[in-house]
Amino acid sequence: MRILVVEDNAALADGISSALTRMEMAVDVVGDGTEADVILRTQEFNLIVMDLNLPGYDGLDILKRYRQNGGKAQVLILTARDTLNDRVKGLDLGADDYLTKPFDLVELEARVRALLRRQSGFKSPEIAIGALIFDSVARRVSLMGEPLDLPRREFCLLELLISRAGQVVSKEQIADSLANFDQDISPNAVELYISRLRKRLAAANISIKTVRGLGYLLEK
Amino acid sequence: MRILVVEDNAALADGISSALTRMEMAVDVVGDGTEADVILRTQEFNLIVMDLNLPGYDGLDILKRYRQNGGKAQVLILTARDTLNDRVKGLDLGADDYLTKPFDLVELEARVRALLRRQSGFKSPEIAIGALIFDSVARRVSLMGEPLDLPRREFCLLELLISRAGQVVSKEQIADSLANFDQDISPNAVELYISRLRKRLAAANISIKTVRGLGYLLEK
DNA sequence: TGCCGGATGACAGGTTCCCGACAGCTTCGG
DNA sequence: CCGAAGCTGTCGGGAACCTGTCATCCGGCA
Repeated sequence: MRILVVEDNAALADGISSALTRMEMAVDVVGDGTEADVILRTQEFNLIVMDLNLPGYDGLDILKRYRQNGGKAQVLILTARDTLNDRVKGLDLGADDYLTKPFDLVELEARVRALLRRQSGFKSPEIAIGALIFDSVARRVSLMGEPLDLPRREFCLLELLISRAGQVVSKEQIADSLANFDQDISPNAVELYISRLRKRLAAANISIKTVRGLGYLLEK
Repeated sequence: MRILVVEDNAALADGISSALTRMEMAVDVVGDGTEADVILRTQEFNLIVMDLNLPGYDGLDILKRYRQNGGKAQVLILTARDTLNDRVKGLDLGADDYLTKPFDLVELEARVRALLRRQSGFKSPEIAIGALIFDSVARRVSLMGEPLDLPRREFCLLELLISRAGQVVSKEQIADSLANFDQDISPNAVELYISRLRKRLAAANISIKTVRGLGYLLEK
């Protein structure tokens, strides 16, 4: 799950970032509106956490443009307690939830979880594929009844493959969805995650198929 | 995926065409409005990339007529940065996105991808020919219920034949549509792809007919 | 029958993928 | 603050597979 945090207050951005990282998300942070605007045109995220009070830029503008361009990510707005008006406008312009500052990080986590659940269209939080059970809410995996501890990268990869089960997911898509922008992921690395994940899933007879030249595929 | 590019500037048309071809699309290019008008009446596309500034013809007129006739493809319009008015009119008349010149080809690719994804959400992308089911979005083919893994070249060839099912496709057209700009494809190579594809499809009793001297034909 | 376009087997690169080995990094317990 | 354990990603050899040329064969047509 990729999340973009748009927040100019470095300390707050840091706190949010680490809270979300703890939830096994791939988090990118930008501190000003112009940058956010550019990034939102070129990259995809599952969720955007945006402060409306950006210096020299209106968060609502960014949101509006994002939606006009067809952006489909969930958007969670952060706003000061007294700017109620902003909240209303934000929801009009396509935000999905808001949080008034100051807020507790635990509260943020809960909202994020809720939004992601809503987005993913997972009817029940648990998805079973063969002997594999993937719980998108608790972010737990179990295999043949045994809990399975996955390293972050493998967990994210599995999540991506499951959310697109039955479809081919390209190596590039995988790399994009696992990366934050300070670190690129080589195609070779993707192959490696696949290899490691396969090894773990082999016991339950679940296989990730290679589609040469296109990517990988987890059968439904 | 079939794409029509309407662009009079040959250099630009070429660049766009090869960028899209690299994305494994079947691309047709026309350089003037009259021709575009005719083609849009007679053939179907998944996406149309159209420059509004066509010599002696208004792209907006073409777009308007296309929508009036029930054309449902996604439309991406290209326009100079200063003609804001055109952009607005374009969106009013049924364009789905616009891009201001000059633009980066990477940007174009992203927009195209987004539009095609959006489109596929509304339509079933699956095409069935006999026991063959072809899903161009998921890039999957199945034959008598069994998934069929096709090498890239054969997949593209099949996609082309299917998109022109019932029509004769010349060897030259095939070569053009499969070629990346780095290397040309010999007629003999085309024969070979046909041969290989036939072998795979034989089991389902689907045949590619040879029309001597003209090309090949996939019956509807 | 001879010609010519097309079909196809064989084969030689070339590309893509897999995965073992290894080293840098992070985390965590003491 | 140190060391152990686990995570992450690079490297590279080898396997599997794809691609396109050559050569040969086939079959329609004059």
